[in-house]
Amino acid sequence: MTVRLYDTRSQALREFDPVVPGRVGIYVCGPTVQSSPHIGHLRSALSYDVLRRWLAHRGLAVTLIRNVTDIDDKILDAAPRSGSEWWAHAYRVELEFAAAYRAIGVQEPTYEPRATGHIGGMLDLIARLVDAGHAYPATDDSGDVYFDTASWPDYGSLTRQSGDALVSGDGEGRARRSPRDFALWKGHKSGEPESAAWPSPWGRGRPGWHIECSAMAERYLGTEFDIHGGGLDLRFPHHENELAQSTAAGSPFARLWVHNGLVTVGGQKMSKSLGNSVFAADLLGAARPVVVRYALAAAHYRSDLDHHAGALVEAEEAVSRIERFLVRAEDEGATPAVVPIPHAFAAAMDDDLGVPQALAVLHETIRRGNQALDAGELDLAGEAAAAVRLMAGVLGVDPLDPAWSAGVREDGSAEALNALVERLIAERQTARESRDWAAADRVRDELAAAGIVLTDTGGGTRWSIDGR
RNA sequence: GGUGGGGUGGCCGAGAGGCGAGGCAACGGCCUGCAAAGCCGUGUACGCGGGUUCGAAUCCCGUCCCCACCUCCA
Repeated sequence: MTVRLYDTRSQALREFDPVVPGRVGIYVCGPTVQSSPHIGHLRSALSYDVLRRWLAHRGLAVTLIRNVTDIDDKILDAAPRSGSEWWAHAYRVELEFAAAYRAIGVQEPTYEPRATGHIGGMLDLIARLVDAGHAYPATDDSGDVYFDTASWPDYGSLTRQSGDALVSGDGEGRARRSPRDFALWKGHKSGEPESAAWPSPWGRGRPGWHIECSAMAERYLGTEFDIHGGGLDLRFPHHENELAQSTAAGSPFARLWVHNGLVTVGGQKMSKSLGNSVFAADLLGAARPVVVRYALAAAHYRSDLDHHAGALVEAEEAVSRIERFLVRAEDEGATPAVVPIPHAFAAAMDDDLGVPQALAVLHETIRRGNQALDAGELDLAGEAAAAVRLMAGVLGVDPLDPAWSAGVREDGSAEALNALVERLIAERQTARESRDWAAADRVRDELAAAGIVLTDTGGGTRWSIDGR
């Protein structure tokens, strides 16, 4: 049983074949911490979270490296506007990302290296490239160092774009041999903070955009590793350049390139100029975290995902259905069981993470479980419930996972509310027994007005807060 | 223009030659005091025009439209 993944470079489904048997090294491009996390960042992180969970489920020892790029033009630009030093700005944004990731159940990466902590590794890599004749210092006194694309025939192999179209915006107007060449190192410019410059053989300066990922991937995963991931928008120039500089420096680099699809909002590209960005905080303010996760993880990771009014409502309904079944199974005494994950689910996940089909299996299992409960077949129901928890757990969308309530302060209000509602339920029951339907319905209506829904079941009346 | 990816029922979203994934919504039924939940059932869906085939959403030809990247972006 092997996992197949779509590899961007070969444009084909490839069987996952680890460099080291039983282990998998994954490098994912994390954020450039310049501004608050948005829906696209969450979707991306979620894609690789599901990937690593599945590979781990398959028994592989996963090393997941997700970097933080904390030195960059954009950060230097943004920091003054927030009245902060660039490093303070970057760190504050990094904390926002961490909080958002944690909220939706993205597991911590094995390590989360920062670019600023790896300047030495970058300089080593640049030196290797210069020595090998694949990089050169600028001919002017800028202190820049460029990658020499003309010296590397494979340049462009990841995205197969014609040579003429490959123009890097980096180092515009400064001394480079070709507009395709990109900056590995940027000489310090007057006006830039002194704290944003590091010494180098080519003068004081800071790293170019792509070099940090090459350096950090090699440091933590070695010169050849299994999977490199990132957003579709990073294919060019970022990943193309990463691939070129690493391979030109003599590293085989990533075996598989995986790219997640982008998120549109109401069918439109999300952009600052359109002002239609949906931030993590917006989503988490609109729905409970497990619902946000479901909404962003339910589509296949490679497809475009359109976020629209109602998306969270639909996700809430789907999550509630899972939750209602699990709660019902427990309430009605379904026999606890230990079951393997359903074959159809595993087959779907093995096939390039077919989450949509996997969710179909999950929902079918719920239906069979409900059928079993209807028929009083508690063994079957218990097996279904166990399978559902297993599947939902792998996808990280088990509504009953204690992780979703971790951090929620327990102040006794839940018990207090429960006592009050149970009293009203008892009152209603008395009315029902004396066939006073008007009085019984009044209780139900009053609770409904407060957002509390009553459900009569074989085993008594349950209550829940609307939508939970 | 170059490079990729798409157009599927009211909505979301899979599939990729042959019993109409799954979710949401809708309608009918069972259950219920009534509901809710649950279960059962109901949809002549595959951009358009041709073609191949016993059979096409799936293959071929043509055609229209959309999106992303090519400049910073998950």
